[in-house]
Amino acid sequence: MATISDVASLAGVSTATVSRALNGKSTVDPELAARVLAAARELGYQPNGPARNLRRQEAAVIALIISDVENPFFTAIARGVEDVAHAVGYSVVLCNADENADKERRYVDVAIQERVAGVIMSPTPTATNVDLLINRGTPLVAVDRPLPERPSDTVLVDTRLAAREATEHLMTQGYQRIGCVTGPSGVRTADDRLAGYRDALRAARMKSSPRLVRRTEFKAAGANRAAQDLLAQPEPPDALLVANSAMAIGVLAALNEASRRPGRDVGVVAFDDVPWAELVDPPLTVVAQPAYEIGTVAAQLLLARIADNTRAATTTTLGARLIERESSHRGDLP
Amino acid sequence: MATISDVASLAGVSTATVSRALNGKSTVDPELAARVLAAARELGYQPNGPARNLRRQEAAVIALIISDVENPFFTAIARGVEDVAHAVGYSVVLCNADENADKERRYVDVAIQERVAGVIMSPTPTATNVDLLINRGTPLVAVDRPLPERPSDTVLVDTRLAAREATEHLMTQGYQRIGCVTGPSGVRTADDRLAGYRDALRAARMKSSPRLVRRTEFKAAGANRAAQDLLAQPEPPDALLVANSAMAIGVLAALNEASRRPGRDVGVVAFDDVPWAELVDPPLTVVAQPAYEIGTVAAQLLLARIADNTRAATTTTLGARLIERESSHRGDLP
DNA sequence: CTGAAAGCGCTAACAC
DNA sequence: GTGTTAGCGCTTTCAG
Repeated sequence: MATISDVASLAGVSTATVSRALNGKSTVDPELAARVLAAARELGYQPNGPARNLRRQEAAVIALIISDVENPFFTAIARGVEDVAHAVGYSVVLCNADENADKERRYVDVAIQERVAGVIMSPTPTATNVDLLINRGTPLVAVDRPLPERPSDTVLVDTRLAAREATEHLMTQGYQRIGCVTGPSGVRTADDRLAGYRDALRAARMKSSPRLVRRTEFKAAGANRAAQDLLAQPEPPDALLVANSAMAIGVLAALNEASRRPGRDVGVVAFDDVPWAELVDPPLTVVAQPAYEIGTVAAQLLLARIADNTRAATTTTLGARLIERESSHRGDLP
Repeated sequence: MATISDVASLAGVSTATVSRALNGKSTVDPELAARVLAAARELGYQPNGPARNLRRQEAAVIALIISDVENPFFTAIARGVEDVAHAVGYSVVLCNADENADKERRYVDVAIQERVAGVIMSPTPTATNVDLLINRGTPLVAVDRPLPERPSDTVLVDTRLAAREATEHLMTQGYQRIGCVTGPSGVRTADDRLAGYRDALRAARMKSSPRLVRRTEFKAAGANRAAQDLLAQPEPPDALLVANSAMAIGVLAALNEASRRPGRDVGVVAFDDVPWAELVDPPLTVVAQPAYEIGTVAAQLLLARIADNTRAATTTTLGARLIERESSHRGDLP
């Protein structure tokens, strides 16, 4: 593997000049620069990242720590981050914390150790370890959920309002006993969606019963059990607000098994628009979150903070959009 | 940020001892080791990754370059790789090449520059740049598709056989004019699925017509147009083999729009089992690929090669499994 | 505008 | 079993 000194001797200049020429930093005689470039090409020179990062005390890398690689919501965020970061020469490494505090901690450690330029993360409720990041002064932006107890740049969706609107939509459609299947207590989005649901019931002076609410991890299996449980009650819900797309799969499966048709028998609205929402029967009403935009905004915020870490922390809240399809329409009554 | 010498002075030992104690390398007096650990904890010491990697000439990081983060097939591979790699202390960075040769090249450069311990990738048809990797001797394993023209450890699925079996299944169900919607020419999986489809037709002495085959990128939009096009023909297909799950979405949407019911009107089998396959109406027959296992096997192969780069290149071929659901059953004829 | 040289933090000979 | 020290490859003063 060729080093900068190999290039220097081939080009007949010093290593300092090679470095300057390759980085386009201070001005270098065009003729020398051309010689350097030619020599570098000839040797197939590839800069040594660790050496550069050691010297610079920082890598041109952004770590993106997300809660679940298999959730399209987070992969869409990833694309947004990548597009913005690549445009200005940063690489993005995607780390899958898997809603698991240990893995999260591990990746935060890696980010610190590799001296990445900044971190974007959707924190677990405990967000262990981020203090290390903060103390070190590593630029950090939280997405989807705020960092517990610590100020930071944050990009959120007004998910409480969106949940309220979705619930009100179900009321408008004539559903009377609306239930809610949401994520674990402590996860802000799960809590907010439940709060929005309750806001709507309260505003309509409908009774809010704990028997209509289930909390489980943000996965299909948990939501499936929750929905079965809900439907097996003496007074089952006639509509359900579901907190993400993986859960929607579990809920719709439970409805199928119980021979309850979405819309006609049980109204369903789920968070996150997914490509298959229009294909299920009946098509699924969803709350579409601007995931890609969350990513682009977060990346811009991070880049701004990398440039100037004294900025005050900001919180950006984006709106969500209800997309009505058949699963929340009762259809013609007999 | 505390360094190893800070820890050394606090513990009253040399930096070498700190390094040894922290890495558990050669034996260190237990009492000294304890002092070192205590000092490190007290100072909140975090090793400097770039310095370590520079010295070691290698980072304990595996780069995983996949073709599409939004494709569940690839994210499942990622989980397999992660689980194996983490168990032995490697971190995995996920890079999304997006079926794009430029991005792929960029990530390969990053992998080389950062001196990662190894690379796992699903190469684009050109796989530009991997020669750099190979010349440098960086351990490399290809997944899903072989590296064009270069030997390497490879983990594949016998997708040609799977395509043949899926097609034969459609024949058994009584479909007569079976079509195929597959990916771009040059992408091995796309070519193989088409070849398997043709194998089946040939074995059954059925005519294979180019009018029944469409090639497009592995996305919903392209497949949607392809399916519309296919259905608009004078003699449209009465069954379709579809090469991945994103394409299946496009195809099913086209069928809906044309009011053709999967199964009854047009038999459908798609590659990749996805969580929503059972929810669409009728449930989708799929070819389930062992994606997670591809990841675990690839990671094991890579680790073996990191340990011993003189091993001969191997190719592991895993089987796929047809999961029959209603979309490939004609149902009761009138 | 260019070169010499220091040094980023760590590990691994090598010497004791 | 422990310490001393060279040096990984690069960028960046500092002189000239």
